[in-house]
Amino acid sequence: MDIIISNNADKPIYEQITSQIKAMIMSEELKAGESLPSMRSLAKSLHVSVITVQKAYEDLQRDGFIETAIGRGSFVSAQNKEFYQEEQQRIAEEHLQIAADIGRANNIPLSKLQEILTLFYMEDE
Amino acid sequence: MDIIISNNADKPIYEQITSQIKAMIMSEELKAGESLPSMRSLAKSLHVSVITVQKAYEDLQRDGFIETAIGRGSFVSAQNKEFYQEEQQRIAEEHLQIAADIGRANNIPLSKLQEILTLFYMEDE
Amino acid sequence: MDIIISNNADKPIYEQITSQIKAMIMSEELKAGESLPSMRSLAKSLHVSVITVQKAYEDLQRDGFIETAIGRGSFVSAQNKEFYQEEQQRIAEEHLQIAADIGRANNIPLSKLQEILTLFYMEDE
Amino acid sequence: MDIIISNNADKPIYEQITSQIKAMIMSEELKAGESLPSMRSLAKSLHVSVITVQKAYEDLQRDGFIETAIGRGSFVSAQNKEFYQEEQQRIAEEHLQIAADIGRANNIPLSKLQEILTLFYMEDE
DNA sequence: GTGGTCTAGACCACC
DNA sequence: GTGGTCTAGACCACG
Repeated sequence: MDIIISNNADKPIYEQITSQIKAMIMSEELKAGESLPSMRSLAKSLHVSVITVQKAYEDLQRDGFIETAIGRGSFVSAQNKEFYQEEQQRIAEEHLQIAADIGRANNIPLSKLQEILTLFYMEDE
Repeated sequence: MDIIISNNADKPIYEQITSQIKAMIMSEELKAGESLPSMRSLAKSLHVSVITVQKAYEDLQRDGFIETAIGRGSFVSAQNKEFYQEEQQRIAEEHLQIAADIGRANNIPLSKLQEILTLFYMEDE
Repeated sequence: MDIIISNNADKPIYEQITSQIKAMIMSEELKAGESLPSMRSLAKSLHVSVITVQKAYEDLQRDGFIETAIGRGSFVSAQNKEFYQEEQQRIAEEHLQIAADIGRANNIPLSKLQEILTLFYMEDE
Repeated sequence: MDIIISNNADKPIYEQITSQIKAMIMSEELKAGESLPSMRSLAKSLHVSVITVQKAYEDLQRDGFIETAIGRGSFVSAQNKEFYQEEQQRIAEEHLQIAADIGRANNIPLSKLQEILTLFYMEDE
């Protein structure tokens, strides 16, 4: 389970966990039906409290990414990918909206914004 | 002082105040040398705690937008606009970066992002 | 032994086992004196832990549905059906109580509840 | 805040809190815009951990019953009552379904179920 | 072993 | 003062 935790990030730890697991599920690095590490083992390997992992798993379950069963562990759900991707697109649009607003308010030409966006999109990460 | 406070916003109240005052200064609705309302009167008119306004004024002073003199009130500084605009551009870039990352991770084509960005940029409001 | 286990059910596995065996006994699909499958073989065929079957058998024995003899296996008891049916009626009453409470609290008319109940009762399943 | 906590109930404490607050909101004992007790004060008065109350408030917020703001407290939302009542009716139907199934399986006549249901519905309390 | 609930503390950002 | 996050424990039901 390759999850990277940063204590300095602005995001809470449990959210760092959920977003990375969501990404693994969407990229099918984790496939439907596969089991996730137990809360305790993941907490240990991330050097994090069990409760923090529990909160992450709880959120993932509520959002339909995983299913958990007492005594048996947690498993990747058969996933409804469309919902997740629509949500992601909505989030991307929000950020574009903010960037556009700032740009307009500060006389940054649209062409410059487009250029920057293209640059970031092309980056190999 | 036309400042609008939203209790449901995700931004803290003091930040809603600073960003709106910054915008007024940049648009020269508030000109260099003009005095700002006293903390107490602004707090009263916004139905907000004095401490909250104090934090907002503190931040504005730290960023060089205003100067505060004990017993005399707060005044708009002679402003170097470049700094502000560079900061704004940096913020816009951050949002474009996030949008680009999400788009790439979810197979949203660059052209679609460009299209959405243009749409938002052209919007009135 | 036709027992169906669902991992997604809200009921624990051992309870799924007990309730289905109870039903078989009450319907005389399993008759008094007949032997039940051994814990190990049932666990194997259900793809379930032996401990889970053990707990199910324990509960059945406690409730007087079966008798377990060390080294010889488990057998259906001569059953007094009244007790079971009274228990079942008590459970049914609990559910009716909850439905009535919710209905009253939310202004669902009694006639509507009656109608729904009748509908479900008439269903061929 | 008249909330009754039972440590022997089968429901977890945080759920006892949420369900009672939901009921108060739906009955307009708590009206939209009113503030709820702070997590700490409620925890103290219920002799319960702060975290337990926090979990309750978190769930209420996620279900749209209340809004919470850091530093300001928690408030009753303008409520979409229809959704809640539909949900409650769905729950009532589930219980009627179970009662009907048990009744049919144990030869309890429909008329008897109807009678019990009516009795419970008429009860004061 | 697993997850679910709860406690008693702590530190942080915000008002 | 408020809520948000996190820790290090504990006990329970389930497998």
